[in-house]
Amino acid sequence: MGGSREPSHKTGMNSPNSFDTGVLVRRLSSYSPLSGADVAALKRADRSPVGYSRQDDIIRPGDAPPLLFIESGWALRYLPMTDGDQQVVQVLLPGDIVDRAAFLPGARTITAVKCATDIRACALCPRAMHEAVSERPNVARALWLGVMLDENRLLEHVARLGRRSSAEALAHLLLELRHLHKRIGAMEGETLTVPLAQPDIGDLLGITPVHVSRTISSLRHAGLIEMDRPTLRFLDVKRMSLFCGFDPAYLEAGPGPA
Amino acid sequence: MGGSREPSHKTGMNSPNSFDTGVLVRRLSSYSPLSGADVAALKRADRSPVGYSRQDDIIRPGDAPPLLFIESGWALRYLPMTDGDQQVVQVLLPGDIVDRAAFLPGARTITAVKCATDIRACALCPRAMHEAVSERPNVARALWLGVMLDENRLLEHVARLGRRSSAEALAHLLLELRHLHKRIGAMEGETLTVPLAQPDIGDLLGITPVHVSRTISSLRHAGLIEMDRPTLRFLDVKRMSLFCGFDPAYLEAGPGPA
DNA sequence: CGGAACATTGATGGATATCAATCTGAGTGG
DNA sequence: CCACTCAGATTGATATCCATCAATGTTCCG
Repeated sequence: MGGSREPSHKTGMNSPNSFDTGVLVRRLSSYSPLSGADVAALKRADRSPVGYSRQDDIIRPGDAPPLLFIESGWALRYLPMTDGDQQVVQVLLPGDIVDRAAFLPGARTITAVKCATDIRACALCPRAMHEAVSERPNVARALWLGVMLDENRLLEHVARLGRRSSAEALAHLLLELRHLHKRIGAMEGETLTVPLAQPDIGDLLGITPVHVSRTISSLRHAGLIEMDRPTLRFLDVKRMSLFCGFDPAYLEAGPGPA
Repeated sequence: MGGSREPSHKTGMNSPNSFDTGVLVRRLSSYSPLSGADVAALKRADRSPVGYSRQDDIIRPGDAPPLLFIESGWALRYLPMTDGDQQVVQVLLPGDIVDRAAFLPGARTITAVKCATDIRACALCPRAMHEAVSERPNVARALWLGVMLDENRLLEHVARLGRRSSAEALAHLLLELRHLHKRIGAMEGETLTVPLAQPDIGDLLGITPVHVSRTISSLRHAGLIEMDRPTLRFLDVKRMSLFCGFDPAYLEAGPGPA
């Protein structure tokens, strides 16, 4: 039954706190500019980092989830189905909050989160976060913008599943990942490291692993990508975007043009 | 294309404000108990109600959406696709906020919202709402719980589209609507009024209108429902829930058992 | 070295799309 | 009030996409 639920090592994370909060602060200030006092308030919420191993479940349905954000690695948030299948609803990347239900004391989550890679996560003190939110409008605004952007990604995911062929859906998903990494300088040219296995991608797109293989193959033959796990290379972003109707507007933080 | 964007009549809504806020207050206090002062703070945000006609678009992608909630009628929140198709992402019922991007000054929405029936909507003063949120913890908590419950519905919608057959997806959707109405006493026994046309349901489930007809037909023949627009009757809720794996936990507000 | 998860490819079946025809009911203009 | 039109609903025939079953190869890890 899936991986262990225990963190693999609670110690051994010897990077200083100033670096631990770095990922979250960088993310939030990309949403809304933060002052020194805003950053200080966030640092006050910082707790010790925790490590998880690939395949570990960080949370499960029914849990009162801990207030955690991803510091390094990829995780998948999913709904376990009654027949044993899984539907992935969100790819969690560094800077993402694992489950925002943690902001609500006593709330339970309906999702599970499993690690696609080894993960470093960082806990936040709920009390200190609530203080930061109520006393620091910039922090509140940035967190709320994060909520809206995550909702946008979820809405586009619905559209992928409902209204796109498997090839279009895969192309759209990969372009989303490309856009997110491009913006934080996490790509080398058009090359991106995607640690997901084909069964993971199947759980994301609602198709079988066998068909994932065929779908990747069709994008390859169309000259759109090269993919040799874990390396993904985009060969023709413009044509690929046109092919699947990808428009990055839903990933943009700021208010649009007046 | 599509309906007018203008409210059909800005006047003629002659019910008193005390009733207008009623729907929202009732919804929020079902999430978290509200004191008299909480309710008063909400009433201070209340503005004049607005009417829309069936097929009108309330908002469109790119808009800075107004802060509105539905007072009566059903609306559909959807993403317009490049090929002209639509993917409905949310059914908006009385008490639902049309688009929470409105809480973020200057933010743009990526969705459109169209009226499935004639609609009475009610505007809220953003300034007064921000006051209520920052000064009234109960209000903030209730609004945040609403965000989480809407996210849960969206997550289950993803699972419907990704991991269920059309018959299972339809059964699951109808049971969700049943549960939401049952709880507010908006059903007569097992009979529910669903004003959606079959093409609307197709846009919800990501299938063609033709196949919606066949799918309804199969649920009918299975003895699960009677459906004669706009009347829907549930004949065997237990078997139907089992059939599609419906578990209402994701619609429950409160924290689970300790 | 052995095993397990992953990846690829082929053959076949089932679910849904597409195309087409008919029927109904509601709104509209004469 | 009636004829007309149009959106919606239903049913049939055919095509396409993806699932399923099966076999094989590969990589990684113990």
